[in-house]
Amino acid sequence: MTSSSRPLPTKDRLIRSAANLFRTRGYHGVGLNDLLADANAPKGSLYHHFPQGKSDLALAAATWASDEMLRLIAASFDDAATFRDGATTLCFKLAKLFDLTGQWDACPIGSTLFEGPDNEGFRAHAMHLYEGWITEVRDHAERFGMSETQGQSAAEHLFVLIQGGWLLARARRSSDVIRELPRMIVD
Amino acid sequence: MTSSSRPLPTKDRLIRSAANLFRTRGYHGVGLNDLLADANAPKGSLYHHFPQGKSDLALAAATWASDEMLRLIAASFDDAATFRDGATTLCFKLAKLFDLTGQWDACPIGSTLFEGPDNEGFRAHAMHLYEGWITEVRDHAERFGMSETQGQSAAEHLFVLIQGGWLLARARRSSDVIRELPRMIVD
DNA sequence: CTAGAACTGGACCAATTGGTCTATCCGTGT
DNA sequence: ACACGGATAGACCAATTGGTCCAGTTCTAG
Repeated sequence: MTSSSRPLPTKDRLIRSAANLFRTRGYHGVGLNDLLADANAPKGSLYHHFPQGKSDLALAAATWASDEMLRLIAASFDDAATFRDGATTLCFKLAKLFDLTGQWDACPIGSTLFEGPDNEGFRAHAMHLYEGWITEVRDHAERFGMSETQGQSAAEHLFVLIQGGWLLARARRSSDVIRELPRMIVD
Repeated sequence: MTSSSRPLPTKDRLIRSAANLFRTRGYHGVGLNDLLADANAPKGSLYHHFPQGKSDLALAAATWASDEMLRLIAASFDDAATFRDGATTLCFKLAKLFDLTGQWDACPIGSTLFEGPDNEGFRAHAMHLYEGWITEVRDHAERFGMSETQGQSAAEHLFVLIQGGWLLARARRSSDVIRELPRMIVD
């Protein structure tokens, strides 16, 4: 269901399905059976490509989802005139994404990595990915003339707003909050 | 382990254990066996007090946790001089709580209710509880002279900051972000 | 003292969980 | 033609899942 085009190699289909399913139902909420059915792959393939099984796949899925987010950030800030413009564009893009995904999904990283059995390893990876987002935004901020500390704090602020806003949007099943986020940014 | 004092009635012990365990490991991450062991209660009691079983208990646990948050909000704003003061106190109280709980827990409502089998019912309940927090904060905001719309937006802003900040704090295992939250509030 | 409710205890259950293992397949290099 | 590694297919497994059921126990009211 979730997989888009046929010719995708099995490994990628697994990652995509995992990312999608974990995002909506959480790590423990998805059984291997659902997962494999969605990816249209047999169990053997899973353990061939991901020797550690589910946890291994979860890491890969989270990383993949994170990369998508990095691209979204880049696309928003690349041709923005100011930091605020970039942030606003990002929020609107996210709001659109929210509406597309059926308004139910969580942050792909949080829902995938903040549960698993190996809590500490998962948490560390989650932090790594999150810091990646923040660094990406901070780099753009510096490009707009902010100091490193200014940029860092602006980036963290945007991160906090987006995560919190997304949660509220999810509870309300409405992307409106996300679109209101830019108003909350101080200059 | 989690349960504090012995003389608590079984039903309450179940609720507390559920709230604590769901908060750290998510709804699907907690098995009935862990839960009952932690609450030191047999299965019969669970299904006596909560005929719908796990899902029923989850709703009760989330509500209980939400009430605690409402008390925390009240305690922060009740004897504050300004809205900003109240918000700052709340953030600091939460930061302290974060450090106490082992720095690993999630928002009790989110982790409990954004997974379950009956997605829609859980989501609706989560929204209800969240709106309760926001309303509580808004009431205090109005007490400080804000208009209803001003208050509502200030309350939502605070909600977003706290949720997002908590998540980042969790990833980093450090409550620092939460303490920095008040700086992000515009007047 | 007793009847009946509220509650506890835990044996039991079908279904599902994540995971292992081996047989087979397929593509490529020789 | 052959061999060989990567990949796929799915039967199989012990452990656990949420849930049912009922025999007991404890509490309370008359």
